[in-house]
Amino acid sequence: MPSFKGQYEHSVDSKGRVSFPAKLRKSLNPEAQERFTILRGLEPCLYLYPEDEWQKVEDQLSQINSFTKEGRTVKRNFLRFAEDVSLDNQNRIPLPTQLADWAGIDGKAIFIGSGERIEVWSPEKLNAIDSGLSFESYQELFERVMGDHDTNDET
Amino acid sequence: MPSFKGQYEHSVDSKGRVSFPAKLRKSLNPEAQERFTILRGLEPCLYLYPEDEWQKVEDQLSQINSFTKEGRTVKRNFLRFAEDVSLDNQNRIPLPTQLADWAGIDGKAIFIGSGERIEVWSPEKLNAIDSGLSFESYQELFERVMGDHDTNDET
DNA sequence: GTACATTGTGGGTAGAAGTGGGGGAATGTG
DNA sequence: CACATTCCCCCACTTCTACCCACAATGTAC
Repeated sequence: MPSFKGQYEHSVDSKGRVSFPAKLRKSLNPEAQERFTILRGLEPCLYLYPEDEWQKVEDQLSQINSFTKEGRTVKRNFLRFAEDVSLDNQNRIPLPTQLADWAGIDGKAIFIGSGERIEVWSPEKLNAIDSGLSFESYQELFERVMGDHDTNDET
Repeated sequence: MPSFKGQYEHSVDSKGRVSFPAKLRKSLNPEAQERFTILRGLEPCLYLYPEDEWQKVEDQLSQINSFTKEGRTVKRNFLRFAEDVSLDNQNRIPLPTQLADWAGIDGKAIFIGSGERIEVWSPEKLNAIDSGLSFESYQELFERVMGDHDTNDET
């Protein structure tokens, strides 16, 4: 299981391509070395899954019953804004136009390694979300979320 | 198992033909490379099944008991509005007039990859259904449906 | 520091993809 | 049988994409 970490800013060229950060590339599972699925994230950023990790998401999706309305809605809206992309010979990722527009990515893109996936942000959107969270409230949030997973039982 | 994803808008020409999106074509099972079944969807859109996936639908249909009224009604109305179509040499799909009319498709068509099938929407109908689902209720729905299948991690 | 490899960036170009239309074969109708 | 209609093949054109080469900046080895 790859574990992506770190933050890297790169230029998006006029053709919508971005260099894939070398350090993240070193964390890739060799079997999926060049294939990704990119899609809208739950925040205003894009998620980038290497193929092996994406497969796990698809396995879950494939169990949804398409003959129920709810199943169809979920499947449609999840897959709708997803595309497969590959690195080119210079290790660049093409950002699909629609997705880049939606995420406000233009000129610069920031890659954030986030465990099994990578997030891609526009600098502006990232700033906005950063400044919406003070360090103090982040500390509080961190303690609460991480606290859930140890034996601490204070509520 | 193909897995269609992504959303692509194309023009419908005066003869009722639409280019089949190249990225979806790459997800086709080669053995069914050019044959599809197209039919009325359960939402106001058309469903497009490559031949191999359609076979699975037929298998399900064949298990319906024709000696019940409900069974007959389902079968009749499901197959009634289904047609076989193939890509032409320029990778275009002919949209049968009656089906296109029913789905309100005219001028522009939006393809949405949705796992084992492809949905074809008119831009207007798609907008309408989009605005009927808030992001919050979608998140709730998503968590509920995806959560149902979360228990089986062992293989 | 110098030599060399890797990484990040930009751009040219051939081929693919998307779009539109002409014309002949097949089909249907009076 | 004449005629209209539809379907499918071919051709033409524009736009986009993938692949190629180039080069500057950075990092690494010695």
